[in-house]
Amino acid sequence: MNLSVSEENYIKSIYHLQQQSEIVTTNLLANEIQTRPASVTDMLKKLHTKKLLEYEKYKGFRLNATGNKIALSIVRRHRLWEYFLVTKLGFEWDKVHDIAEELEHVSSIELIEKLDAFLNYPQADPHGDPIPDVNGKITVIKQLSIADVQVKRNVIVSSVSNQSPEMLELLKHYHIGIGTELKVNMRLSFDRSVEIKVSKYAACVISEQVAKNIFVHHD
Amino acid sequence: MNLSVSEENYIKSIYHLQQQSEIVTTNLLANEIQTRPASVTDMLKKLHTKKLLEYEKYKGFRLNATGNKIALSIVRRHRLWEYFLVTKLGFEWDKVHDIAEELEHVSSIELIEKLDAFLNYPQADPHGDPIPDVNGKITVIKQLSIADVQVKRNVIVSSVSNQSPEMLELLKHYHIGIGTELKVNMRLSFDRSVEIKVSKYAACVISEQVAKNIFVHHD
DNA sequence: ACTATTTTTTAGATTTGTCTAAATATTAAT
DNA sequence: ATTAATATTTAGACAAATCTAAAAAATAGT
Repeated sequence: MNLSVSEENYIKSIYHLQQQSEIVTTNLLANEIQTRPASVTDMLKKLHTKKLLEYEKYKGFRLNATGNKIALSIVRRHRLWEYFLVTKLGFEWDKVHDIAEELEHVSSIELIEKLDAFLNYPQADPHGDPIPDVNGKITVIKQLSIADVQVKRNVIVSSVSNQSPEMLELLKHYHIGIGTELKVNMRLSFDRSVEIKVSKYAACVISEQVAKNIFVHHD
Repeated sequence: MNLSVSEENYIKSIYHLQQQSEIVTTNLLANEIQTRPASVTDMLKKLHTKKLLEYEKYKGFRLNATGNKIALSIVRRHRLWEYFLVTKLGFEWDKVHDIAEELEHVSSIELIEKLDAFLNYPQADPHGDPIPDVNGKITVIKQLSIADVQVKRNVIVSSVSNQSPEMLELLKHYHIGIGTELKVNMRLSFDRSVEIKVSKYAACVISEQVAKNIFVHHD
């Protein structure tokens, strides 16, 4: 199936909206994609003709099996590129979305498989979202957050699930990024805040709320 | 300047044709880009309006300074991506052109600068073509071919300037690829053919014609 | 120098993806 | 159960990039 960039963007957006509500509406999608409802209707007809979604006029729509598989392959490409941009090129993980948005439409299947191998088959992107495998299967790995990690164990930051500027500022301040090695010195039982030690820097304390957003893995 | 993929492709093709003949003609470009002369004329008007080329009806055309700079930035992107695909993802260097053709249109400047740094500022792509720097400057590095290299010195293959299937077959047969380490055992003065030793394989002899197409650098 | 051939351009149509404005269907409110 | 409000679709227009067929300009052959 040969899809245009536009078609791929619609499919991806429908997929994302479906994660929240089983059925998607024209206005919701128009808002998501920053376009007019009339344009959405046009594209829906096209995707319906291509048999990528179930669609009845005025009654909403949803991806069928084929559409879903395509959506997953786009999500896969997007997340692999995000992972590449952060871990290999050194981008901040709040800056990679737009670039990955372009890269995800490069169509070579071989490219993505080789990229996946080069990155050593990562399971989640820098935001902690799982990366579907070649067959579109998503392994929902139970992510280990700093809030759960054993004290005195060395861990490596693998992703951060909160993209707010405030969170980013905090992480910058404590020198925490993807790939950063750190140790939990102690956990205070009163509020479950944790004291962590980031490489050579002085130990610092982060709240449970923050700890829950930082995912790590053992080295 | 915000250019469409199509506009970028025209500019790149005009640039390439200009390397061979100072002035480019409509039919030449139509052939290069696999389109109709009428389409070329349409695009020429557009690029002329955008002040990227000198163009007089029926008299041919050529990129002006602005157009040239843009062309060089596209060439830069293309060659950096080719280098990435071969050296990092392990593609054969005869397979990367089409993929780089897509990647080169991803527009982030920061992406290319970070990619360049990640690749350690390569000077030539896997075909031996020089990579323009950020300012569009091309450093024509005098490439060292196997035909020129001193005997008994270890060298590493950096690029191959002949992309024919025959050449590729030959190189595969002798286990030569980008990054391969080899040594010139001897050079026969009769026909300047050279005996080379590729890592653990038995020594083999290649003609001067072949040797001239394989560029190397000292380790 | 004149005609024939080739090259280039114009005119007008087509496709893709978008838009506005109007029409139609659905849902909510009394 | 009507009417009002909202959501969705249709109809028709538009821009970008392409095309075909025909016209115009340049070049080549004798």
